Amino acid sequence: MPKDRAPTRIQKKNRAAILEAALNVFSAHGFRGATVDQIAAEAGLSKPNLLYYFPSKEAIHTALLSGLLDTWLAPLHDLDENGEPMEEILSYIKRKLQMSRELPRESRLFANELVQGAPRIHDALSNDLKALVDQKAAVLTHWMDQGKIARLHPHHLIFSIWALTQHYADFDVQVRAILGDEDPFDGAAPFIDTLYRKLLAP
Amino acid sequence: MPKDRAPTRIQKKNRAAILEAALNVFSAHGFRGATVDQIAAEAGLSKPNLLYYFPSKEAIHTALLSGLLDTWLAPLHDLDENGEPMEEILSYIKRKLQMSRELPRESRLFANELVQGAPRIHDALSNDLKALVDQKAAVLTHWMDQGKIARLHPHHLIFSIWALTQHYADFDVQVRAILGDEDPFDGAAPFIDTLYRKLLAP
DNA sequence: TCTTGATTTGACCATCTGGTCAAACTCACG
DNA sequence: CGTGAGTTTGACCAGATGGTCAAATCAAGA
Repeated sequence: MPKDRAPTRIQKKNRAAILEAALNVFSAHGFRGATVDQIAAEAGLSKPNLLYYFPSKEAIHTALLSGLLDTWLAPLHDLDENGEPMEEILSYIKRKLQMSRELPRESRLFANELVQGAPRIHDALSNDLKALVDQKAAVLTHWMDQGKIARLHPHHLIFSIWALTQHYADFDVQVRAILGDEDPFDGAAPFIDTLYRKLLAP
Repeated sequence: MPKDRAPTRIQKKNRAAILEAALNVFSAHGFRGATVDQIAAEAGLSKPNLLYYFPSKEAIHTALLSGLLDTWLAPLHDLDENGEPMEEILSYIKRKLQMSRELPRESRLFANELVQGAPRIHDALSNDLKALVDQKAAVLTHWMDQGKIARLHPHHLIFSIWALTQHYADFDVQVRAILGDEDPFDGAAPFIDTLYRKLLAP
């Protein structure tokens, strides 16, 4: 690996290519199911060349996950306690569903990790994620106290949004096998919108 | 492998032990992440001994999945078109949530397979599962036509039930990391019940 | 252009993994 | 008990896999 100076043009290009390839492979096969050869091939590099940029398979995985965590949580982060409650929540849901549509690989990357017990990101869950969710749950509770939205368990409300939106990315094959030609998201968007309008109406 | 006569006592015991061990290992690591050695060790057998009962790793996986598919779909199967609509749906949901609580390994087994594109059960999805879901969707539509429940996209209604209930099994670590000591299902049951009462009210 | 650090690679290695096989052992039943 | 079918295993194999290394190649600034 090169010195810790500013990355060169080639370093930038190859690191990006590796992470892009790794996203494809890890999201499709999980950590153990992915092979370094496969990632290298997809990135257009030889295996030793790839290992020149990242010291190990695990390092690629870690870099990928931590690099994407912010993106993944951005919509929740943006939930604004000073906004109009109903509007804030519905727009959060909309953004989450959009992410499932546009970034399904990212969704499946996390799904793979979580369903297998999150051995490599357990800390991030109980620290960063928990803190963020607790904070936003407090905002929701505040809105409930004000009578702006129906009173519900705030954490489960957040879980339900995750479940309903990510389902379409994570279990895409199943959804498509059942819907046939129909675009899953065409039906999902109005369905989920209706659901939360009814659920949250005070 | 033995003749195709009636299975002996030992065969029954060992096949059961293998499938039980395989459920543990496959649900925790996915197909590629699981190793035959690991399954054999967990079943208390040597690897060659295990391969005496099943010809390959894939055969174990297939036997496991097809053996569990019926169990997994039983609650939906039981949805009775002659029953009281609201009651039928809410009790389907209750059973599904109960399955997430009591059979989380089974849920994660399917989740692992689905999130990785269901390479080994794709046929079952587009045939058996699609047929069952289409049939039950027709029942739901009938109830909507009768004005017994709110009009919604029936397939997405079913997806939402799967998403909300299986989330607690599949992403158990995440849910627990956020909730801390609180039992996920204690909050989930009333939350989901409330959600569907509001959603389905005609 | 020349030099030096950055980049790339072929050859290689140890370990893991799914699977095989012949020999040994065990069990049930006549 | 004896015997043949059913069961178990140690030793083994080929291919895959993560990772290493020295040598070769390349690129950019002096």
